[in-house]
Amino acid sequence: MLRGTKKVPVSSKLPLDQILVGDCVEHMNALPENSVDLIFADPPYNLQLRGELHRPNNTRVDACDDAWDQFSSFAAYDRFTRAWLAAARRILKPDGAIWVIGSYHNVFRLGAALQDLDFWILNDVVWRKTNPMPNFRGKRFTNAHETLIWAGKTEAGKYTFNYEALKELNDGLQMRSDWVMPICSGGERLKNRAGEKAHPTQKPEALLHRVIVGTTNPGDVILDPFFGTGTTGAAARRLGRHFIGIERESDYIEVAQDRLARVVPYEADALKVTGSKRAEPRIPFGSLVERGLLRPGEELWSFNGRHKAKVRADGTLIAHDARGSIHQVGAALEGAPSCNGWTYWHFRRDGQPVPIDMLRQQVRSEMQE
Amino acid sequence: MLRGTKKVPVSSKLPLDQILVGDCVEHMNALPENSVDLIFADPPYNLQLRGELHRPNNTRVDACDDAWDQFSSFAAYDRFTRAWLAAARRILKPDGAIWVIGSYHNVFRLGAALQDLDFWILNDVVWRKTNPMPNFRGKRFTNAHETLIWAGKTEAGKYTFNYEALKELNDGLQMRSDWVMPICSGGERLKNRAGEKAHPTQKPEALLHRVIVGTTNPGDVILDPFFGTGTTGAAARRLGRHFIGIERESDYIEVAQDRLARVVPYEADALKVTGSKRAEPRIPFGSLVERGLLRPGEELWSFNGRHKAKVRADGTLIAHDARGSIHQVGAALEGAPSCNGWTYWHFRRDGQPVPIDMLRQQVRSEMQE
DNA sequence: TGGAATTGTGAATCCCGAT
DNA sequence: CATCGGGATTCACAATTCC
Repeated sequence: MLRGTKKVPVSSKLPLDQILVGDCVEHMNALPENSVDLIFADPPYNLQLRGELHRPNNTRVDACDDAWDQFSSFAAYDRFTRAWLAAARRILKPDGAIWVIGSYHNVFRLGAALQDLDFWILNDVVWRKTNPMPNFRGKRFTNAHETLIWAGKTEAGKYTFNYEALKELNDGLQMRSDWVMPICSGGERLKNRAGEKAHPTQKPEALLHRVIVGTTNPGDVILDPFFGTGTTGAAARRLGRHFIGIERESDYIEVAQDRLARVVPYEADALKVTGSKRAEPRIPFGSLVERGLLRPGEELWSFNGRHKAKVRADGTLIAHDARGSIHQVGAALEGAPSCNGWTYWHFRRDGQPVPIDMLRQQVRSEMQE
Repeated sequence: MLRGTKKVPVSSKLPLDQILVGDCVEHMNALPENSVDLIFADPPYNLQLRGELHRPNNTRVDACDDAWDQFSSFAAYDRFTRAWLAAARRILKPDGAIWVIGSYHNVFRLGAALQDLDFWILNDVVWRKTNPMPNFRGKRFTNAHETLIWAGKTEAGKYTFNYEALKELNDGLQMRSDWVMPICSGGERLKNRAGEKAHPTQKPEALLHRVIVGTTNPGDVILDPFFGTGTTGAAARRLGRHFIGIERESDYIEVAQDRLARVVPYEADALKVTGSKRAEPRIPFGSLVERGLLRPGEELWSFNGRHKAKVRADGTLIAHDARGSIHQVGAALEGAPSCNGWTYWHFRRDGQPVPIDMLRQQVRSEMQE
């Protein structure tokens, strides 16, 4: 950069597309604040609730009768949770967001901690497993789902949400908060050299695909503080996003490195996703009049045929008892708080009503040429 | 009882099949400890709604903005929650259990409080709504589920779980932790004299039916500290269980009294049968991409080999001069009004064209397992 | 009277850029 | 920071009205 006033992109200070070895809180504290677009975290589900049921002398602790012990283990989990969540929040960009995943053992601690740390929950999402492990003893319901929480850094944050892309992924219906997906098995399930599963809770890449397509843009930086065998990194790399992984266990890192080396990113033009109408260039209604697509004095009709208005030379409308923009007049005539005049108003062509939005499309396509 | 040593059943001291008017903590504190078999609680969700919300057709959403759902802070909500949960726990029998229901606004507070008070979580259960209210502004996922938590009074408690009955309810398959049910509407939705909904958040009786059949026995006592319009009482009475309802609002109590008076308990042979099996599950094309069965950037060919298109990451196709869903692009390329993309498009496997419908069949068979 | 079309509605933390 | 105003945004049912 020649000009000293030009800002260096914060991502240039980040260890992109790497796995950092060690404690996630320490590593996150060493990263610059407000630098990461998304965090995906699959933290340990259950620290020691079962494992600590024995005292050092091997006598068994009746945990449910021992309120202090019970409390202390949840308290320890809460301390751990709040430490890494606070570190994660610092490095998130103001418009960033976080996903966490858990089961009933830990997800209530996670959610409460998120709220207490001023994250703003956007949705909880249920991963409904098509092929869960049955309950062998017949003592409870089949534990057939896990819960994800999606939260913005703050209430005011303008989080990324690719609504139209997600709608396409769901065959034209808006995506719901329950996602049906199989667990990670078969060829996708990574094995170690001994042929055993390399990680006890490997997540399916399909889950990360939906998270990443839905809530990030190409080129974004996604950090996973509990990287494991690298599902987040693999999906990010495939989808043209950057990742930062943090992991303590060298066995997992080894498997993840192998995996990432084999990932082939999708081609760039396949990553373009159905866009939002808000992103399209704004066309003032008046420009239709200027271009002669509508004539001052011409009559427009509401979509339901109940109201009409006349076009004026300055691109406003005048009706029986209302005047103003296409939106304002539509809203006034319908007694509605607002109105999209582009779809509300129709003109006549060959006797047929045509929405004026058709003319806007025409202008937009002319602009692209 | 002739013999003085014979214990008087504790339920004889209980105000069975009645609605207690007033604060639930005070009423629960006045009941004998270890006396109730099950508690079902649908507490305020603390929705924290801001302004008004309108549907795209400009009608206003009738929000749950009642005073009883307003809390000044999470800390205030937690104090409220822990107070009623502690009172509830005292009156539960040692082998008793509790169900609570909530949304992401409050359910993490509920779950954490249950754990902190030494309840023992048995399952979280997701109510997947078949007909939720959509997200009108396209800014989040459709909030299509609510969460129930089922917990024993203690870890050691021998809670009631009618495994076989639930299995029968589920067509011979073990009951899962996700329950698919419609919201309460139509004739079941109670109205007040003005014809408005009598309660903003009335729960479907089907939900309570499953809870009660699955986790109580006939003759058990079920207490609901937030009785509302009495769904718990109605389902309990129908199923031959006792209820105790607690409610503050006289409007709700009046409706609930009417309702309960009309409930006719089931006879054994009058139990309703679950509905017929649904049609084959819909598989969005996008889920094939998410699952890695098709790769973004991969080329598809029309069945006649005349056209090709590329898969994008959001499950849309892009061809030379068309983009959109598999059906839309097929129709555009053929100049046809419509097109079944599942049979139109083929991918290459071992040099041979294979219809993408083959992949859909594969996903369907995985879902049935 | 029957089918089609229209209207109503549900626990909702629901916009965003320019000035 | 607040205000203004353009204009983007919905799925499954049930109930009602229309033809």
